[in-house]
Amino acid sequence: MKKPAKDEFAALRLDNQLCFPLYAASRLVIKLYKPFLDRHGLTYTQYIAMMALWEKDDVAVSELGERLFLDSGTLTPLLKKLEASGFIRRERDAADERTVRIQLTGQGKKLQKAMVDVPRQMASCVHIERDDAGNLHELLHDLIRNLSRPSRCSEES
Amino acid sequence: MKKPAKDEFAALRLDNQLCFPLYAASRLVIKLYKPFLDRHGLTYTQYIAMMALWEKDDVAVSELGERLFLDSGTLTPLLKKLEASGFIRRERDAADERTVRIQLTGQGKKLQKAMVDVPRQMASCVHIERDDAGNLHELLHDLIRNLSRPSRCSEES
DNA sequence: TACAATTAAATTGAATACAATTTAATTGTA
DNA sequence: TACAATTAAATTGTATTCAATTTAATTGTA
Repeated sequence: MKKPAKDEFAALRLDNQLCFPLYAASRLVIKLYKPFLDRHGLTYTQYIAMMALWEKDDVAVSELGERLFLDSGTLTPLLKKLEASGFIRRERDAADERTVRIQLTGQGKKLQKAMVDVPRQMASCVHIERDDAGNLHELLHDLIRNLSRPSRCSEES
Repeated sequence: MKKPAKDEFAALRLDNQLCFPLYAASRLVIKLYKPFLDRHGLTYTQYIAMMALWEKDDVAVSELGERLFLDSGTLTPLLKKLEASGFIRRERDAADERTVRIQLTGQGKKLQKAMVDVPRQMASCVHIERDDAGNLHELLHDLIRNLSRPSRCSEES
C-alpha cells in the first residue's frame, strides 16, 4: 500500500543535476573553439597545455598535469603531438632522469602572439553579461577548489 | 621601440578563461561519480542516458541525442553497451525503418529505484551552498541555452 | 511513378580521459 | 652500501567525443 510521492525520483531528473549542465556546457564551449583552434592546428586540450606553458615554461610533465588536472596517460601522447608539431621540446631532466621537462620552442612562443585574439573572438560568440561571467567564474573556481581537496564523503553505502 | 602592456597576453591566462574551469570542474565532478556509478556498472555517460530514459521512455536515438547534446557517433556504441548490460532494448521503428527506438527493460526500470540515492550521496561529497548551487545551475542553463542556438560570431578573421 | 534530396543511424578515424600496470630512476634506511 | 619503498613517465585497455563519410529508408517533386 505504498503511495510514492510524485517526486520520488525528482533528484534523478537531468534538469535537477549540477553535473550534467557542467558537462554539457563544457563540451558546447569546446566545440565552439574548434574553428578558431583549427586555424592554428591545435585541439582544445593542446591549447590549454600551451596556455599553461606560456604562463610558465620549462616545467615537468607532472607539474603541467597538476595545473590542468590531467595525468601522464593523457599528457604523454598529447605532448608528443605538440613536439611533432614543433611547438615544444621534451627533455629528460639531467639531475633526475625520471622527470621529463617541457620547453617552448621559438615556434611555440610565436604561437602565443598569433593566438592572442582567440579569447576575444570566442567572447564575441558567447554573449554573456560581464557580471554573469564573473559570477560563473567565481562559482566554478570555488567548486574546483572544493573538488581538488581530498574531502571524504559520507557514502554510507 | 614597442612598449608592450604588462598584460598583453592576460586574456590567454588559464585563470582568465571561462572554458577551462568549466572543463576542469566537469571532469572533476564526473571523476567523483565513479565509485557510486561503478557499483551499478555504469559509466557517467551511460548514467545520464539512463536518466534521460527514466524521464521519457521509448525515444529515438536522435531525440536522446538532442537531450544530451550527443550524436549517433557517441550514442550508438554506448546504447549497444547498455543493451548488452540488459538495461535497454534497441528496436527499429516499424513505421520508419531509419529510426531506432530505445526502450527500458524491466531491469532498466529497476535500476532507477536502485540509484535513487546517488544524487544525495554525491551531494554529500561536493559541499556547495544551496544558493551557490542555485546560481551556478541558472548560469549554466543560460549558457547552454545561449550555446545551443546557432548564433553567428563576428569572426572577422 | 522514377529519382534526387533529405534524413537517421551506423561506421571510421583521430584525439582525448583515466584507471591500472609497468619501467626506470631515486630515496630512505637498516 | 644493498635494497625496499617511492616517484615520474610511459604504456595498456576501455570508453567516450566528434567530424566526416557511408548506408539505408523516406520524402518531395518533376
